Amino acid sequence: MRTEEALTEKLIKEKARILFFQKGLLDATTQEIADEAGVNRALIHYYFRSREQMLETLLDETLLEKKEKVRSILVSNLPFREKIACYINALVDYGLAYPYLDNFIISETARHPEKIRIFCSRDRIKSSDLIREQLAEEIANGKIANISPEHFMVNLSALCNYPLLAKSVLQTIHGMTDVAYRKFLNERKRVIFRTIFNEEMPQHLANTELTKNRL
Amino acid sequence: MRTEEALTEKLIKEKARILFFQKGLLDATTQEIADEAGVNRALIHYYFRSREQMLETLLDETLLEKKEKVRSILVSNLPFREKIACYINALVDYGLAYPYLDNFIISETARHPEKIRIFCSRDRIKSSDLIREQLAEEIANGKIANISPEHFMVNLSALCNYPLLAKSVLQTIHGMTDVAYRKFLNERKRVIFRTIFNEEMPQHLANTELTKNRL
DNA sequence: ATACTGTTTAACAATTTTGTTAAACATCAA
DNA sequence: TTGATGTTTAACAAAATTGTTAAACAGTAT
Repeated sequence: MRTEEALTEKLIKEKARILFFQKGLLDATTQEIADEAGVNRALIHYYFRSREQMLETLLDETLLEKKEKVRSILVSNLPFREKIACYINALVDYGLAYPYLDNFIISETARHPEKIRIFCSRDRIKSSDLIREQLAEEIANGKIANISPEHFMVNLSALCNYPLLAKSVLQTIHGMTDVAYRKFLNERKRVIFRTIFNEEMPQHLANTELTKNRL
Repeated sequence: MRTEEALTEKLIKEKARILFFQKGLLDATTQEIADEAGVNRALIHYYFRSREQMLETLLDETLLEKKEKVRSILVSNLPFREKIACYINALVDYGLAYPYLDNFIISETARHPEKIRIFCSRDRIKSSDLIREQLAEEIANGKIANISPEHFMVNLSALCNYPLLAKSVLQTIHGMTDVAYRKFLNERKRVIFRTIFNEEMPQHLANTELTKNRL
């Protein structure tokens, strides 16, 4: 049945995503994935041929989704600071959903350097190029200290992504519950803006839902 | 022979470190480790009983080494900005030697949450507590925008560690050779200081070797 | 030389994990 | 009902990986 087929396939992908990118079990076995989805392990091979291919599909789809989300913000014609605020919100929010996605890619590319091209192939334009002019303008106007677009974007990614990657460690060191950690990450959105611009994030941008509507 | 014993054991640990923490092959097999060291695989069991126990030893030793390096800077009585400059230099330099150490811990703790305690057990004092007073003073004097010690330290770790973790991806996106990437990371030391303090890193602190001598 | 110690090796056993296959099952159309 | 199609399952085979063991080896002291 067509609808059922789509359902099972989707179910497997969804549960695999949770294991890989949410729980960080980057070497989850086909059995574990099948268990999580409550289906027979052979179905993974039925739908995806091999564990390898399932992973490729999964990464491709997930990355595309994230990149589109993020890219649309950078190419928008919002004023620079609003744009960056949106970017921070999107990155942190996406990271809250799939904290281990970046970690997964880092591990995969270390193991299989030849696959880096696959992950990066879709990005014909470097994200640092998308903010080059606006950043230059900001610097020229003395609104921000001199910095290259590359370092600026690395700073931004680092500040947003690292606390998500290091979740378990940070949570333990500071003795935070899951709720407290989520709160900490939401605080961070404003902290990051302040760190980058040395200035308070405008109140009307501080709420994710609102910023979404601005696009 | 006593000296030989020490040699082989050390050799295995050294090569395992390279595989795990330098090359990022976080699921390297005992065979791969043995090959890298040019010894028989059974020796790993002879010296460490199991792969598991070797890993534990390795992590314990490596982390202790790094933490001591880093801790000594934070407890020193250097002026705040010099202290942070040293900290940045140390973190980036250590990361250049073992770029995947953090990534490894992140993956391990995701897989075995019960082990987090082990990794964190030695830290009786949170690093954020070590800079609390100095940071408060800095803020009181209006030398830096208001920020909690926790967020300050997370910012610092993020800015230093993330580019090391994401090495392969960043290198590919920006088409950098290994040499270029190393240069980029050294530039970053000053970029990070500027991002944190919104002010140039003093020239005399910019060189790692010099900062080492100041302790 | 010989016996003793600790080190290293090859061969083996046990386990885990992936991938395959044939049969059972369900749904739908003729 | 029967047959065709696609889905799901259990059972099996193959490969990879860890851990064990007995024997070979090297050096040292007696």
